[in-house]
Order: sequence, then structure tokens, then C-alpha cells
Amino acid sequence: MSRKRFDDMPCSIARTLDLVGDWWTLLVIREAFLGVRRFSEFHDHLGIARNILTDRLRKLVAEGILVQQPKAPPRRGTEYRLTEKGRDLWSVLTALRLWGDKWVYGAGKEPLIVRERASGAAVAQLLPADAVGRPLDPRGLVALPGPGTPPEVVARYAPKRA
Amino acid sequence: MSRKRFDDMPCSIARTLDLVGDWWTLLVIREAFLGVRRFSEFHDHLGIARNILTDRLRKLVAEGILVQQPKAPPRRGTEYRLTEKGRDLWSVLTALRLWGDKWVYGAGKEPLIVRERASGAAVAQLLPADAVGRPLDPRGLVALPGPGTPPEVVARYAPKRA
DNA sequence: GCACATCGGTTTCGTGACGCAACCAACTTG
DNA sequence: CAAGTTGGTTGCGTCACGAAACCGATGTGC
Repeated sequence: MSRKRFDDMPCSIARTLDLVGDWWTLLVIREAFLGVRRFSEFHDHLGIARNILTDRLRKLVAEGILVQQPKAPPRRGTEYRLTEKGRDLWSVLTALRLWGDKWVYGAGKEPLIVRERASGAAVAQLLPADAVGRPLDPRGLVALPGPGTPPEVVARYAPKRA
Repeated sequence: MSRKRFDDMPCSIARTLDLVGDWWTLLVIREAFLGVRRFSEFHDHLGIARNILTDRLRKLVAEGILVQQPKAPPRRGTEYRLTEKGRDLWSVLTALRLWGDKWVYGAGKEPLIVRERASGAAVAQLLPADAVGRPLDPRGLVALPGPGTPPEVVARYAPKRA
């Protein structure tokens, strides 16, 4: 009677949450983005229980989001680094951060700012764009079933009477 | 000895996760984005236990992410609708969805597609932009502490020796 | 007028995920 | 050789969650 798994749902959101959606995983990944590499650093920064951290790091390595490597011979210990798959979670973390900046902290009280080095401009929003980077109008977007959705699920969202 | 709370961490990501980061909440919000309004619809679509759904809806209403309204007199029951605060989670859901599309399903097998009505172009990425919508170079971004970060936290990320 | 369905829950109970703290082994340093 | 650092494992207790039964208020069929 474990936690309900989402891995059978035909939904990218649910499947992603199934991999990184527990309480600690995204914070571990956040630390990795901030340059943390070692078990003890994750532990000290997050205050996570050691057995839970062990479990999360192992799962993230198994999923290919982190890689674990022994350090070069003069240094002892191992280090955990983000893979491309892990670095691709940048948008997820940024979306969460921007929402919290706005709705939890409020303008001017952000704990972390991300700037473009060259211009000094801070990242303030994430804009939807097509595959070649052309921005899309957020107000004109419609959702529709893709090739991965079984017909019975499509039917659930159909209007009851046209 | 409950779950560790994140509400004391100086981090927008942690604070946001504290509000919407459990297993079901973001899926409830996803359903709300797809037009679901009623308790029984959330229950049927998600397969969530009723007591858990009750709890999640109540918390979301308490946080101002959903509003609960009795339906207009001819219809019985109540309905749950997203507030602006809730609709602002669109980027979070989209970021999760795009990651899952890419790393779980793969191109051409997405369960859900979001298109711009006018052009038919699908949302394929989220691009960082500044406050006025000017796109920023993802490779040239640097993170630095904002006004909300206490000095002792800043020190943890400082290089050990310059 | 009365049985019955629907909606939106509440209650009870059992399991497992998680927090905490103690312990541990390998390796380095003084 | 003793002590510290790193990267864990082990026990134990609690609480969050899942499943299913129950429940009251509001319609609805006849």
C-alpha cells in the first residue's frame, strides 16, 4: 500500500513528478546547480537525513540525472555532477523560483537572483516559445491530446454536451 | 517528527515546494488548468483517495491558489477555480511537462500538446527573459544572493579559498 | 411521499516513507 | 597510532497517505 505511483498515467507532468517530485529531490538538484558536489555538502546545506540523502542520490544516479565519480587521486571521496538530463531541469527550478519570488517573498525580497553576466539583466519570467525560439502568445494557447494519450482519457475531457 | 518543513529556508524553490510540492497537489492544479471544477471529477480523473483530495483542496483554497464557490442555484455542489496565483503556476507545470516530453516519452510521443491557436505552433521550450520580455542568453547566466539571503548562507557557497 | 442516486465529504484502519541518532569502515592527517 | 573526514548503514518511532466504509444534504423518479 505504498504511495500511488504516477508512472502509468499518460502525462508528462505526472511522470516527471514520479522521478523528481518528492520533498527532497528538487532541492538536491538545486544544490547541484549551485555547485555542490559532495555528500557532506548536500547534507550540511539541506539538513536532510543521511539515509534519505543516500537514497535520493542513488535514485538520481540510477535515473541518469546525476553521475557519481570518484575524485581525482589526490582528493578523496566521490562527487556527484549533473548530467545533461539533470541540467535540463533548469526550467523547472526556475519556474518554481520565480513563482516563489512573486507569491511568497514579493518583489525586492528574493533570496536568489539570476542575472545575465553581460547585461546584468535578471531573469524575471519564462516565455513559451516554439521549437526555433519564436515567442508564443500565452493568451492564445490551447491544449489538445498528443499521440501518447489513449482515447478513453481524451473522452474524459470532452464537453458533456457539445 | 513530521516531514521536515521548508518554510524556514531562504529559497523560493523550497518555499514553493512547501506549498505545492507534494505528490498530488500539482496534479490537482493540472486538472484545474484542463477545466476540472468539481470534487468528483478530480477524484475520478486522478484516482486520488477522497480524504487526501479533501485535504489538498482545502489547503489550496487556504493558500489562495484555488477558490471554492457554490454553483449558481439551479446546479448543486461547489466548484473549485484557479485564482491568478494559481494560474501563475502555468510555467511550473509547463516546465515539468516539457521535461517529461523530452526525457520520459521522447519526441513524437507526447501525451499532451499545447499550441498557439493562431499559428498552430506548439510550445516547445521556455525561454528566460528579463522583466520586459527581452530574451536572455541561458549560457551567460550567473546566480547570486538577493536581498532575502542571510549572510551566513551566502558564506556557505563562497569558494573555500579564493 | 418515499425510495434512491449524487455530491462532497468524514472516519477508521493499516502500511510505508521519512526524521533522528547511533554506529561503522576506509582513508588521511597530526 | 589516535583522531578526524567522508560516505555511508541500521534501528526505531511517528506521521502521511491509500483503501474502503459510512454519512448527511440535496435533488429525482414514480
